[in-house]
Amino acid sequence: MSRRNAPKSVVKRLPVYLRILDSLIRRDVEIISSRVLSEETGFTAEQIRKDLAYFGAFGTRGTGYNTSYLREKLLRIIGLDRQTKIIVVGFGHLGKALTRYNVSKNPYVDIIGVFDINPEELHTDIPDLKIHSMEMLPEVILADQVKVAMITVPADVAQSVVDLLVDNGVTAILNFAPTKINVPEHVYVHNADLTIELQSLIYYSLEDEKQPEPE
Amino acid sequence: MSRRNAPKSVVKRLPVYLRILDSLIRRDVEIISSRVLSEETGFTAEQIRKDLAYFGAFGTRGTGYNTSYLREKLLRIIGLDRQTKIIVVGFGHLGKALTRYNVSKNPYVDIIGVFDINPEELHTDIPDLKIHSMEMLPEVILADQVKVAMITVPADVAQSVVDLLVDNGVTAILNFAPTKINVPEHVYVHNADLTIELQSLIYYSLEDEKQPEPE
DNA sequence: TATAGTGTGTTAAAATGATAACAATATTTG
DNA sequence: CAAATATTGTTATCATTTTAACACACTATA
Repeated sequence: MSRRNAPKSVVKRLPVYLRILDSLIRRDVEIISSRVLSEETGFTAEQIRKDLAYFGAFGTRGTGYNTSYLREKLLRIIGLDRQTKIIVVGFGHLGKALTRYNVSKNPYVDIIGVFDINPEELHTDIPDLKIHSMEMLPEVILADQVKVAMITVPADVAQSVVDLLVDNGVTAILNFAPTKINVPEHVYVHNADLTIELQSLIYYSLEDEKQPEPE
Repeated sequence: MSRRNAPKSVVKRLPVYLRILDSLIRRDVEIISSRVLSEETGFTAEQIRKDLAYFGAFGTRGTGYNTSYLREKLLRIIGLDRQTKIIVVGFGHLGKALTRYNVSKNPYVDIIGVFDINPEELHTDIPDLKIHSMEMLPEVILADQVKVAMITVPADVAQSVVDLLVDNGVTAILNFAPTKINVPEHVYVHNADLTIELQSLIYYSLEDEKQPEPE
């Protein structure tokens, strides 16, 4: 089960498959075909089969996929077979919303702490959540061997926060700050810049051709 | 200046260029080369030139791009030359965070209203923001000819909300609900499922090869 | 006003990703 | 138990996207 050579586009679809499987298992569905999976996910059946083929052969020809078995395999492939420890840096409104959302809806991750420059001014109703000052960052990361971080800090401090994270062993960052950040080769950054998503969406809201310019 | 044939991947980079140009103009930089733009954005210079070429020729050979001129062109291409009217459906923590963020940081859009099933229980410190009940949706959309919506509602009601939006003329939807939604051909949906982003990130946090299974 | 230098725009090649076709294998049915 | 049906896994084809190459245009300078 090699993980190395799967395209990014494939990896981004795996959690979608996982979610559908979770839902099917809750409904006591035991066998599922790629065609039905296709209807549930919106991806084509061919694409689903090819995506899974990057990691192995998990189905039975003529029958389909066992939902529980495929789920187990996907969990292992994605790396969710053990709960992943995560930190959130920046506990403004977005950081708070993301934290709350994942604590309640994402059983595969464990947000072990959040960080902010002035933790004493903040409070939260999220149970068991610790709000740390930035000075505590290295200590907490090292203690729990945290590899994954979400950052929702202002653009002008994003790079310094990222440097701090990387220095202490973080290898994957979900960046909500509206700025490009530089990291070493071995660190993976995914930019989730919501302003940019919204702006590129506006492009598609304008139907058909623009008028040629008056010049 | 045709807009029809530009790939999605290109369209998603345009707002990044725009942001960098805004920043350059604030610093009184008047001319910029694709190479310097490359350093600022993280995309290659070749890619930037090719991206722009989908829409026209905006630079001067031997010199570079005039920042203000290119900004104007990009605004027009993306459709940000007039402020875009937007609504947000679902005013939970995520909806609130997104609304606040765009009101304060995204001058190109105008969030004209937010909707929630129980608006009377909600309150906000965002100035000039109206919280409507869901019943008001058609009226508000039609009155302001709204084409763009963000939805942050629970998964189980997402499809019905989307149907309502589409029926009233919305043509572009930024979907934060963790579910697939079906829309007619002419409507564009961008899924911004933050759980999925996070889970696919975890894949990359595990360095190198997984152990082969004991089997 | 020719020449060297710089940097765009366009065309060509390579890489990546998606779609389609089909052979292999299981299940069901008469 | 043979034939028909269903569905995977794999290989081949096609489309898209990125990278590279280079001709063309402008600027500065002597």
